[in-house]
Amino acid sequence: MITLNDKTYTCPVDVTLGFIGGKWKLLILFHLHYFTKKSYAEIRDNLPGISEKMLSQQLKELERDQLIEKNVITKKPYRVEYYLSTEGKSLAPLYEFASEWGIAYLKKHDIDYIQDQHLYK
Amino acid sequence: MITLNDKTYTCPVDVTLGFIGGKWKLLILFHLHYFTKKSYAEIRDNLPGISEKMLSQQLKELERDQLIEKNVITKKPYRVEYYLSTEGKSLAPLYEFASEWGIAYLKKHDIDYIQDQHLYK
DNA sequence: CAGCATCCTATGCGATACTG
DNA sequence: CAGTATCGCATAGGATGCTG
Repeated sequence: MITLNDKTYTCPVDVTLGFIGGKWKLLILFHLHYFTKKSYAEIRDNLPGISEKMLSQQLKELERDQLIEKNVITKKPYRVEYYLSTEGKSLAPLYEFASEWGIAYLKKHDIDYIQDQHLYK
Repeated sequence: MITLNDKTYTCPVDVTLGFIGGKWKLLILFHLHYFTKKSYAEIRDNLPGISEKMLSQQLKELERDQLIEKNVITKKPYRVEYYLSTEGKSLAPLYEFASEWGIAYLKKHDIDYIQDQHLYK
């Protein structure tokens, strides 16, 4: 058993899951990986279906866990940009592979999807 | 948008998450990866904290999604073994990396954990 | 624009007991 | 031994409106 931040994990895989588990975090990390830097609104618009609550919540947790960082560009109007930290970039193999595996799966099963150039390159 | 089994996904990462998302699937896959073949009871005992309901449910879904397969060894007494399918093995980079990243994180932060030889090698 | 507060629902997940 | 059924809770997640 591993104890970390008052939570217990059963193995290292579990620890990693503690950081990127849930419906949105890996998607957010992947998109920041792809676009390098993104405003709040840009992330939101790139993740169809995410609610503002979930987005701000997940961003805050990712920031707390030091996987992403935030710059305040201008105070008025308030503008920010999010980007991956070194720690967040170290997870690149994970979300890159997840993306590639997904693409391969779709191809293998002849499932069409709208190949958005920005999203999937 | 990608439609697959009556569910919609926003990008390939999301598709992959559809197969391995949740609290247990990646752990199950990783353990089967490590131990090659495992009975129901062995998997259960290697995943401290999992309930029988979750285990059987997740195993069924993984089987349905063709990431694992099951052999019935003997009918009486009923004995089975689970193991990764080719498709399940193709996810190896994902759970292997998740494990390595977790280990690296623990080391980096000087967090002790009981290094069970069987579980973590 | 960024992002929190509130309220609400769905469901993931756990505990326990039971069956072939 | 390998599961399934039932129950119930906790929390993940969604919709909407408000604030600096």
